[in-house]
Amino acid sequence: MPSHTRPTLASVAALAGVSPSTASLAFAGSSRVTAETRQRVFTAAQELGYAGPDPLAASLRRRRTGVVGTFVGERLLYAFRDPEAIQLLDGITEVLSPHGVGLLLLAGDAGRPAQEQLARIPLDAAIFATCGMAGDPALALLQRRAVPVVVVEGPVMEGLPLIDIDDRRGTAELAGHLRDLGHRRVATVTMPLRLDGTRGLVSAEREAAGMYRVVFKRLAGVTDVFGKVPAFEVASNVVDEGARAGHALLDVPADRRPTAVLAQSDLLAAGVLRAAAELGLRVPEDVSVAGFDGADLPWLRPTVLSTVVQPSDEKGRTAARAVLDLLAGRQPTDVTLPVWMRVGTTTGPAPDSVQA
Amino acid sequence: MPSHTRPTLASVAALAGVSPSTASLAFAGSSRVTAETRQRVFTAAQELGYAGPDPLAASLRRRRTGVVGTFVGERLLYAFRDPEAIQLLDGITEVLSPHGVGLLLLAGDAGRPAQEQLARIPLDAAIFATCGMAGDPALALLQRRAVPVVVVEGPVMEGLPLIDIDDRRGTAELAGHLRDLGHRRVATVTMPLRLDGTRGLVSAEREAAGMYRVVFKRLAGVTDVFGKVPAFEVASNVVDEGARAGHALLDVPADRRPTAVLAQSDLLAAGVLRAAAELGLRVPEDVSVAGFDGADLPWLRPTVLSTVVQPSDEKGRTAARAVLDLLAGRQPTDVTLPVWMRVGTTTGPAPDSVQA
DNA sequence: GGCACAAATCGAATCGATTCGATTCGATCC
DNA sequence: GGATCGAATCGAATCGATTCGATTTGTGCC
Repeated sequence: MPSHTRPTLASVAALAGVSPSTASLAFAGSSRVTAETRQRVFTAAQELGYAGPDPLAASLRRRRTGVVGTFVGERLLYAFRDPEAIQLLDGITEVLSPHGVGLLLLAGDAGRPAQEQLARIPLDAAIFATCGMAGDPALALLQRRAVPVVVVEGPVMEGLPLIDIDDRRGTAELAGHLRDLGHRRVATVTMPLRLDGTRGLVSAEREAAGMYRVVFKRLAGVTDVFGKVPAFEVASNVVDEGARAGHALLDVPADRRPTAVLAQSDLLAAGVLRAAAELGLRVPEDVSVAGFDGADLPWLRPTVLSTVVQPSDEKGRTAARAVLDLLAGRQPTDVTLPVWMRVGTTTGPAPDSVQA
Repeated sequence: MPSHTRPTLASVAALAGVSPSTASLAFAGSSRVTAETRQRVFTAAQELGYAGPDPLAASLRRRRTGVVGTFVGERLLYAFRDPEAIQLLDGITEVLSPHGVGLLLLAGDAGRPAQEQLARIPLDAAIFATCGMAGDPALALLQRRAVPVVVVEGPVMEGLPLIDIDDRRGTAELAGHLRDLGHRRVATVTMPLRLDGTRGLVSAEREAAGMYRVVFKRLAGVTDVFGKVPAFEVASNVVDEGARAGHALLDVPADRRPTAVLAQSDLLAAGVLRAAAELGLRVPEDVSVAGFDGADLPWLRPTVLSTVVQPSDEKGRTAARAVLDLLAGRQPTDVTLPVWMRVGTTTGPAPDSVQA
């Protein structure tokens, strides 16, 4: 009868009549141990109800847990709602899973509890995805901890590998497309510059206080083509917020209404589309709408959003590979992935130019 | 100058001139240590570049990692696409986060790598959500490892707390609603009975080989009202699969076409709606469509899906509370949460009965 | 001034494995 | 028959903390 205390490797070894080291080798599947011995160990384990080496103790000894923390923006709920983020996560798991690495989801930019939690949870490495704001305390903590970190579209940090995309060029290309269609009065909808729940037109000082590089890059792409244009910041990257922005921008007299709205994400663009529909505006006849991301939004069909397509899954895979590199002691290089414009059914000639 | 090896609590304690035990207390924020002493320890830590106790070592000692594994069905990607699953996850995090517990996502029903991974990753507890099939090897492994497990809508297992919903009654209620509307020829679209990529009409033997209790419960709800009806099984719970099922069921001569389709999830129902649209069928004039879940699908607007609403977030919170109970040594009780019917715009009188 | 008591600190055991270098034991070779 | 070699196994150190009971120090009281 097995004793009442949980069995340990040592007790199993004792029962099998071998040393703990041999038992350990047996469980590790080392070829340096006889098949017969291995069997004896397994039998003993069975008898004692021992399910294999304790993961914690093993992790401590070999200094590796098999867990990679992934920080996704804002609340987890929002990240889950964002097809782009999901594809990214999927790309990450795709590469990490075969290596037996689990994905620990952490809400980025979170408050105290998350900080504490971060300090207590064993992590081999971390991926800062999208959410990383400049000077994020979580990031600082990880660095002090000497946890390898990979940044995805986050702040540029000395010594941290950065997986980036060419947002600016892509946005500029899309903006150029709109300019070629005759659009002159355009507006843009930006993702949050800070996570303080603010929404509204972006003032110069608000912009100066922004914390997220992605937002700036995509803004710059528009500016490259149109110069400064009205930018409406939303409180978070979800459809409803896009709709609010859409109403704010489009529910004005026609002569002051933008003929094209460039949203910084497809979710926001979808919201703008909804707002347009609610206001009785036809797309693209009355207003053109464009997004960013190009993740598949099946529910938009048959509408095809004009957007900048980014390889989100490849971004995830690249980030995951960078993590594996770090864990293997190799220093990964920074990567900037290409993006490309997809012209859909939501952009068309500017109404003005048609009349002209 | 700090030595080249990573600083440890012991080295910090030595520099501060206290014992390791005191230093430990200091970092734990114990009131049993003088503010002055604590400060001295922190200063020493700073000097050595020590970021706080090693999470792994600490976890080993106190036998707790602060990580709860959550198994979500099939591939992570699909789970991410399912608003219901997402709300569930959100509910879980909502309760767990304040307790400093991180959520480790694991793909349920996965192959070998996931098994290995599971055996190596330190976990305090696990939540088996939706995906749990009867006799899942992952579940068996967790039980052998004596990891506390909470099952959500999974198999009924001796000794494992079960968080369930009243699918059967809810589905029956919805089916009754359709019967009251005069529908006599109905069909149902089921989620996968096994994860082997099969799709098509469910045969008796296929049904007998099914592994997921949820599917049976919802089938039973339909049977309660209509008796056996044609059931089309999809390969996975996504919109596209629902559309395929919709085509298979609806693309037939009108006199053999079901006047109502009950899908086992809103995602599948959305697919059926798309199929109906593609086939030029009006909803609900030509065919009524109903779903299950009631998570908000903003993109369906202005259509409102007739469905059974389940409290997914509350389900998640309940599961998370059960986990906390288990971790605190309390034995949680099984819970069955109520569901309720929501009549939307996708169900209406049966075409036959209108003519009659 | 001596005693009791509380507060602060310390020592040592413990959590449960992994791993490296050393040791044993046959078998092979000359 | 003894030296050599390789395979299998073993011992002991180590990973880095936490925690409990014991010890020291300081304070209040009679």
